[in-house]
Amino acid sequence: MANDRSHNYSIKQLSAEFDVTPRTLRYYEDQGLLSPERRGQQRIYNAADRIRLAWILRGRRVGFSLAEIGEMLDLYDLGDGRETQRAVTLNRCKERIKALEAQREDINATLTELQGFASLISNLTRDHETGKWIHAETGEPVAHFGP
Amino acid sequence: MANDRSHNYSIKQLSAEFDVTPRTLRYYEDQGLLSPERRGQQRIYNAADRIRLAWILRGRRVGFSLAEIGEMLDLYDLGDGRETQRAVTLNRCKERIKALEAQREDINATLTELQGFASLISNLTRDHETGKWIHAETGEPVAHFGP
DNA sequence: TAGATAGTTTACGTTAACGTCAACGTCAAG
DNA sequence: CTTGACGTTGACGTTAACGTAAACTATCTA
Repeated sequence: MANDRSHNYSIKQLSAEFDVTPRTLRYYEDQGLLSPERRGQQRIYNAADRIRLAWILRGRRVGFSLAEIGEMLDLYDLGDGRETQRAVTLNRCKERIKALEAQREDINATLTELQGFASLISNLTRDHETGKWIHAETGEPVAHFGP
Repeated sequence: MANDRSHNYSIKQLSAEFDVTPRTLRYYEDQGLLSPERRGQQRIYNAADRIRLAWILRGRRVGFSLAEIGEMLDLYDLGDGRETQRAVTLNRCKERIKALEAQREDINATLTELQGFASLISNLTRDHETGKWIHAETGEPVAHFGP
């Protein structure tokens, strides 16, 4: 076949692109999350490895452990694709979706509070006479803010 | 004052309610995230402590470190509330908001992929003749799915 | 008075996700 | 040939967030 190397990367290229260390890529390989080919000793990553890595890092950013990420990647490998295995995969998948949706709700709640707090303190000023905090527009006093 | 203890909790009560161990609560206190009163030796948590704990745990669920959570809680303690300090607080607050919004986007992206994958495999079946995976409705073959 | 129960401090153990360092291989350039 | 640049495999170190066990205290109950 003509394009034997449609797009390949060295470990340093890939680690630089995603701003992780080579050590991290080797570690992920150790954990079975990546399995680049070898040219002699050296690891040679292809486009699929690159996409997997992006997946891994995004999973990491949303708080999954490497083990969980590994599981999720495995979901995609139905392999021979037996029926029972497919059902298990689907359930696992739905669990993950539930967890992510719950987490998104947590994020929304936290955002709401932070945004409320931010707008509060940006509308805050000192009363000239009493020295206490008041709302800049309404002039209302702010007793005690906090969670 | 009459209601000296509007609502208080022992360490075991609080830990049971939030499904964490007493050890965890002591650890959070060690890190300065909680500071319940003492009756003699024993810790006695009030309603405010309870709310702080809920905050802490939610922060933990969305992936913040305890140090970051501590910072965020400190944001609420403007204390004497000097002007410069208030500006710093506001900036930190906005940074956190940015980070959370980015994380929410990561979650949305992951959800989209997982949901697409889930619907794919739930619409999947075997072709009677070829034995290959095909779409149950359209009958179209599925070459290779994965990230 | 003696457990039983609930709490305390102190201190060492554990796991995940790498960082860091040492010792070595390999290959093109000077 | 040797000097880098780039890579490799161990192997040990590190940090965060608790777990766990030991030894002790205080209070309530039988």
